[in-house]
Parts: sequence; C-alpha cells; structure tokens
Amino acid sequence: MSPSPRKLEIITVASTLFKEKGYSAVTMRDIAKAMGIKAASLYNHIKNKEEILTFIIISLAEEFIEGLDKIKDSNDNCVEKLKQIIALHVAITSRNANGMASLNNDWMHLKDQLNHYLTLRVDYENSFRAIIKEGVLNNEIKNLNPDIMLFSILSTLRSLYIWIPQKEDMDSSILASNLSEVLLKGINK
Amino acid sequence: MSPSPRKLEIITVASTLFKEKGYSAVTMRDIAKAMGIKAASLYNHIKNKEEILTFIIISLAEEFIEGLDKIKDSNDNCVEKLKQIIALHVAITSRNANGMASLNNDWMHLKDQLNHYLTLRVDYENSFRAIIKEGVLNNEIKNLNPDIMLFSILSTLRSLYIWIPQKEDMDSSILASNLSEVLLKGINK
DNA sequence: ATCGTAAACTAACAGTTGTTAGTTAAATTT
DNA sequence: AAATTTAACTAACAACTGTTAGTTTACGAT
Repeated sequence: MSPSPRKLEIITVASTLFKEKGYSAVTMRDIAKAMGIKAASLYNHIKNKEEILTFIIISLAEEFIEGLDKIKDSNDNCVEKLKQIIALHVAITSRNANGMASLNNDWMHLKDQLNHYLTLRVDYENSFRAIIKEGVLNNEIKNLNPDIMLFSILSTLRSLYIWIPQKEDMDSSILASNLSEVLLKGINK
Repeated sequence: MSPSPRKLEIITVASTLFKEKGYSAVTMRDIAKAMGIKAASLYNHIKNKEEILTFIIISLAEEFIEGLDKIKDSNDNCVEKLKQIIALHVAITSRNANGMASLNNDWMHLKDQLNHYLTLRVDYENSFRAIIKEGVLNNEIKNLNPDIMLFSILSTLRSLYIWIPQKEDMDSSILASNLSEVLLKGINK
C-alpha cells in the first residue's frame, strides 16, 4: 500500500528537520511540534521513528537504481550516459533535496533495512564505475584511475542537496548541462 | 595553552565515534567506554561535550584558513593556486579524516563558536571563488559559472574524508596530482 | 613519611527520549 | 440514528542523556 497523505506529510516535515540537524538530533516531539500536534499522535500514522528514516532513504535509493538501470540499457555512448546520470541526480535532488540529506548523512542509523541500502549503494557505484571503465576502453574517457574519476563526479552529485535549494532560480536542465561541462571537460582552458 | 595529551586522546577517540554515527548519536558514555574509563572521568580533562566538537571543528577550520592565506599571497598563476588548494585538502584530510567528518556534518551543533565557524567558512569560500574568478579574467580558466565551478571542486574536496581512509595505500602527492588532473582538465578525451 | 595533584571512581540529579495505553471528539459509513 | 473509523488527546513508562558532587587511588615532589 502507498502511504496515506498524512503519513507523507509527516515524512516531508521530518525530512526538513533531519536536513537541518540530522536524524539523531530530531525528536518525535520536534516533528510533532512542527506539525502542530502531539508526539503521541504521530503513532496513528507511523510505526516508529525508524520507519520515517527508512522510507525517506529506501525510496530515494530505489529511484536512483531504477534511473540508472534505464541509462545502462540505452544505446548511447558512455559520455552520453554520464550526462544522463548527472541529469538524474539533478532531477531527483531538485524534487527532494531534504530527503537527499538523510540519504547522504543518516543511512547508518537504518536498522532493518541497512543491509538492503548498502547493497543498493554498492550496486549503484559498480554500475557507475562500469560505465566509466567502458568509456576508457572506448577511448571516450581519459585513461586515469577510474576510482578517482568516479569519486570525484559522485562527490559533487551527492552534494547537490546542499546547493540546489540555494539556487532555486537556476533551471534544472541548465544546471545539469553546466555541471556536465565542468565535470566532464574540466575548468582549465 | 595547548591541550594535554589525555585531552587530545579524548578528542581523537571522540572524532572516530563522531565520524561513525554523528555527534548527536554519540554519548559521553560511548566515548568513555571506548577509552576504558567512566563518563564522569572525562570531565577531569574537558569542560563538556560541546568543547570536544568545538576543538575538532575550529582547529581544522583555522588550518584551512591559514593554508589558503599562504596560497593566496603567492605569485603563482591561478591554476597553480588551485592545485595547491587541492593539495591542502588532501594533506589536512590525510592527517585527520575523522575530524573532517565533524567539520562537514556536525558544524550545526556548535553553540558559542557557531558564528565564528560560519565566518571562517564564508571567508574561505570567498577567497576560493576569487581565485577562480581571477583565472577566468586571466583566460586561464573557462568562462563558465564560477559558483558551479567552485561548488563542483569543493564538493569533491569536502568528501575526501570518506575516500582517503579507504585508499590508504595511495600516496598523498599522487592522489593530489591525479585529483588535480580530473578536477581541472576533466575526464572527457 | 607527608603532601599535593592528577585522574580515576561511585552515586546521583534533573531533563529528555521513544513509545504505549487508554480516552475523546469529529467525521464517515451503514 | 447507530455504529465504525480516524486522528487527535492526556498521562505515563522505563531507559538514557549530560553533568555534578564527593570520594578514592596512585605517584612524584618536598
């Protein structure tokens, strides 16, 4: 079943607070107060605090996996695929920057689903790295350490949740193409 | 006065725990247990929990400011300065990756020194951006959005604390030069 | 030997935490 | 109109939090 509107409201409010102070520093009373109700009332809609975090993180992680699967299977060349990955990160982060903060910073507080999350993350990074390595073989991409190239691009994409809300005026597609230019071709003339 | 050896030990142990679970999720009893003593004994050496976090963050932030000041005042060209900034981040992060986790993720839990930290951060970013902008005017650096170039490079450098401990075998100077190659000249052939 | 100090200890505190139980009031369905 | 459901409430809990007070122990200096 998909979550009720009220449950989604709790998740949205919680995401905002989690981004500001981190999961551990946000109490159920904080979340309730931000919604204008009492902490105990939250439990009419959610099982416990952990469920909120789990929903935020796992649904985002699955969005990334699904997005990457489509990109992998396309017939585009590797550089084109990398541009699509960059656009995927910009799109998901634009829709849910607060959730991305939890994905990046609070995944270690997952319990039941921690292993599931870690599996998704390893899979994602492996697929990403495979595209880079194929690009190197293709002569599309420079023959540098693939781990460093992956780390560098992925670090920037993972930080988008900090940056995008500060630059709301900037159009997503413009941001994605500017970012592709910088990440793929560098800044040195 | 510089901190006693025992105080530095507490700070080191705390840094490790803060990196794993974040400042808020680590209790004084956790820190004490990791040192083989009781929580109350910590207070023979430190004022309170906040002081630990403050020391970790402020001393790192000041290291960065000092490092950048030296780079700013040199006669090197802008691209050379950017390479030195990259080397600065690699060097500081190699020496204290755990502390860098707190700097990146737990600065919002500072109290007394929060404004001081924020000032240092803004100053740092402004100096960094000024170097990029000068490079654009010089024709050393491409005429792209300077904020995007700054964000992209800085995001990668800020994430080094995750990456460096996983790749201990890699020499710092090799990492710095490989990273410069990727960040400045891109990965696209 | 005695003193002073450093650094550990036990015990306790007041406040906060996530969560449960039981209740109430309004809205919806029968 | 009656019955059910939804979603709020109050009150309370046991566990945990950072921190303080007072005490003990070991050790180098006098």
